[in-house]
Amino acid sequence: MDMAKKYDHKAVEADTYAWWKQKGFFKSGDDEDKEPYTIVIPPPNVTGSLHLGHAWDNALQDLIIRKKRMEGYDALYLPGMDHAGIATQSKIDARIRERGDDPRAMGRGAFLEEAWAWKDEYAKLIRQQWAALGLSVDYDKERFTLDEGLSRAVREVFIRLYEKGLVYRKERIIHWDVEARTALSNIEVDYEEVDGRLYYFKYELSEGEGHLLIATTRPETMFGDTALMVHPEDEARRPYIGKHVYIPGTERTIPVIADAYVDREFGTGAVKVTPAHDPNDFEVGERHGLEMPLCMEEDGTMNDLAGPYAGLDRFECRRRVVEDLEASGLLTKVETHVHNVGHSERTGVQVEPRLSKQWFVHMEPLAEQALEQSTAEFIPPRFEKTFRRWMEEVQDWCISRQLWWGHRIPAYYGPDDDVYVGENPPEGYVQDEDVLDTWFSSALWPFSTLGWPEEKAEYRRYYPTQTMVTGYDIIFFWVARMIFQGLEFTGRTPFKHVLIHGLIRDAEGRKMSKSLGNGVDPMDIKESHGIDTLRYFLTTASAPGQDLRFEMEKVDASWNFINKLWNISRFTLMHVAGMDESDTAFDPEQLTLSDRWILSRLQRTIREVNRLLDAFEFGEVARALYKFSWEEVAAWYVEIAKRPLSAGGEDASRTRAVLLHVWRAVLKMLHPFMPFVTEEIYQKLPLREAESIMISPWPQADPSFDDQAAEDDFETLRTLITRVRNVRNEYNVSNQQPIDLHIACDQKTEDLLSRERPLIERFTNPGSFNISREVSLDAKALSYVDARFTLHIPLGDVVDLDAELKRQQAERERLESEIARAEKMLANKNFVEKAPREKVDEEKRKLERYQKEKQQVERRIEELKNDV
RNA sequence: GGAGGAUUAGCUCAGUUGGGAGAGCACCUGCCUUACAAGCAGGGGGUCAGUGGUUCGAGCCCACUAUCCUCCA
Repeated sequence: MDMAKKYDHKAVEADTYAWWKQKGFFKSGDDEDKEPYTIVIPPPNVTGSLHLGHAWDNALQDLIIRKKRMEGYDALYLPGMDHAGIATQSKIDARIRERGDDPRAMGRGAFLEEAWAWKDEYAKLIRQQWAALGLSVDYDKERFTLDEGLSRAVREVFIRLYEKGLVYRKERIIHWDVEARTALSNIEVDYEEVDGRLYYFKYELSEGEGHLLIATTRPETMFGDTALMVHPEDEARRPYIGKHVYIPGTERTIPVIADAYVDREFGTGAVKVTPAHDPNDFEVGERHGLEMPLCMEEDGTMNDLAGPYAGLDRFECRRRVVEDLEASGLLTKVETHVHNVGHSERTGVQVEPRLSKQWFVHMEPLAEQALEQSTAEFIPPRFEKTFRRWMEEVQDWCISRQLWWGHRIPAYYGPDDDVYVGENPPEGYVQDEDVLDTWFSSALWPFSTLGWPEEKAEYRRYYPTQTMVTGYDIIFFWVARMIFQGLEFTGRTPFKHVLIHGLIRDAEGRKMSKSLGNGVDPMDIKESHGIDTLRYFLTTASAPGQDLRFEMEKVDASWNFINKLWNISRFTLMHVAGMDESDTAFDPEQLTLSDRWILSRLQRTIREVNRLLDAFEFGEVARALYKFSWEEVAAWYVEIAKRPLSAGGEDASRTRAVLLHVWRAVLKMLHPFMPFVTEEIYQKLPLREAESIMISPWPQADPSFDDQAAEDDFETLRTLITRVRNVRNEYNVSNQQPIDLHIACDQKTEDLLSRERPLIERFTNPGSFNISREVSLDAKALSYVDARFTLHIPLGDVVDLDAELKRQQAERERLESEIARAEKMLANKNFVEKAPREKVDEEKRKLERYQKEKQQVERRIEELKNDV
């Protein structure tokens, strides 16, 4: 068997993916009779390469879909990408600027040509990465958010919402990104605490003496002021109401108005009103019919209203204004002031509240419907609350973006302010220049990718999808929006389950980010440890919904496990190679205790794995498989099997059949976690039931192999052997040196031990091996009491009798406290009456066992005392 | 201010219907044993943040407290 001594991920991963793909194993729809199971990929942005977060997300999806495929579902893992409006456009802008051109000057058409070239480039890169990750995606169904079909879905949704009055266009204060020069929605703004300043300065009356003192964090906006306001119940300032003041440093005057909105506790009690640059001031402006002039350009520089400051950046203007106010004596005070300032999620710049005419989705009826009708089941369930709370408090969604890269809004403007929304604009109407928020199209992803609004066979078969896998950070952005759009346009919740995972963090627990430079490239891990190692680590190192800390030690541990699997496989293959049909049908009557034990344990493992996989408890699945593979198959069954395998004949034939049966099932269960290495090994197995492990049948528990007696008996052997090993280690008795074993037990256990004597001897190397009902021997022996036997090992002078006596006394104490505990429980009427019967019986059995063990220990203590 | 998460072995984390606390890594001892020394055998190590409550029984359910983190306003 040509298997390397160590797991070599590069060799293992070399050609397999191309072969799977070429064979068509990733394709859905091979059999109409199968039940469909759909997962749509959360489409990565075409802005760059995939990071560890993608790898995690995708590994989970691929794990689920591979298992479902093996279980016999018509599995569709639908791939695709997102155009990512702002993010992509700003990257393309940067590239254009780098070569010295002005992206805005080149015109929309030329820019879009550039953008599509960019998209093709990154799509290619992303597909390479999907392949590197081993994703079993159906490439025939790959979609892009700007594809014609998906674009049609976007237009359809916009038009229908408009016709229902759920999309409207209005002037409002929106969040303006001065760098990207576009509007943003509320949730694209991150609030950060900023150490700002609170500036106090005077607005002087235009007639007569006097002034009002105000406090603001943003003095540069004063050029957009159209009023000062005071509280109507503010006695001290009442005389000012109705008078006019100068905007400092200008000849312009504004009225002093009264409005209860003023917070009398904050600042000075007088407030400047800038309706075009503050949402609250905007409302005041509407109430009082104020003018709403903008004092800034779209790029955040001051406009003509700012007079001498025109053309300056807003922050530079602030600095100069403050300087000049101070020089003119109007500035009275500057305080430090910590406050929350919105920053663009994309460009990071401080967001400018700005009056602007934009398109909005009227959310209330859609949210209400989503809250009433959503059947999405979140895992873990607590995220349902996150979704509901956001939906309950949702505000109207600003969906227009001042970009070129995206879905152009199907609204057309004609003469006399006429607006046409639809597919066939009247002659001469001009289309809105803006595009829609990227999330507007992402929200349709689970059905637009399947052909909606046409409801053809594909849509009918694969929609609604089964499972959406994504991070908790985009429940608002994406999951919630898919749910309400899905319900509105398809009448269905777009997925049954929403599996939520956390964020990936670095070893110190910090979020991975470009600015910190602490990101890890999944391709680097592929290079150093292999993609299976990375996938196993990502899918098993955290519980659902919890964050995942990236630690190299854990990656190493994953590699070690795969290396272990590799070597168990290597051993297995050394012996099963060349098996044929005649070897496979092992006769249940001929099975040894060890065979029956490992087969019974396998059934339990299969059941547990299936139960946990259905519950999306992948970490627990891995623990079950890890334990079974390493601690049971490798540590015991393989060691035991070496004898019969080398003996040849019937023994070898039976053993290798059991080994192949067990190990093949384990490989299959591990396949979704580590597809490459399991395929590599599967291909070397004799008697494969399928061309590839990825389409082989998923293991099912076979009750005829359940064997509690075998498990109990084997446990007795294992305890006995471990005891002897323990003595050898504690007393430095090498394996080569024989050691005498005297065992006291009942007839039934004697039968077991006699039958399994060859096995016991092999692992314990006894000098003498005696079994009897009672053992009495000289005191220079060590004794171990177990449920089914008492083991005595005479070691002569090596034994420290005092220490042994102490050890036995401690053991007696332990048993006494156990007995007391069990007796107390059984004496408790409530327990006996209320607890499930099996629990009561279990306690009775335990009590009996402890009492028996205590007797033996006491007997031993007497012997020791007599001798000391 | 509202919501949620975390607090379990030295470190990182599991622990799913409440029924005698687990893993990986690290640590100690002994081994190159013919699948694997990134391995094998054996071992040490925890008042499950604190306080109260519910229960026959609480790491798990409830209340409060403390510390840290995230989201929303």
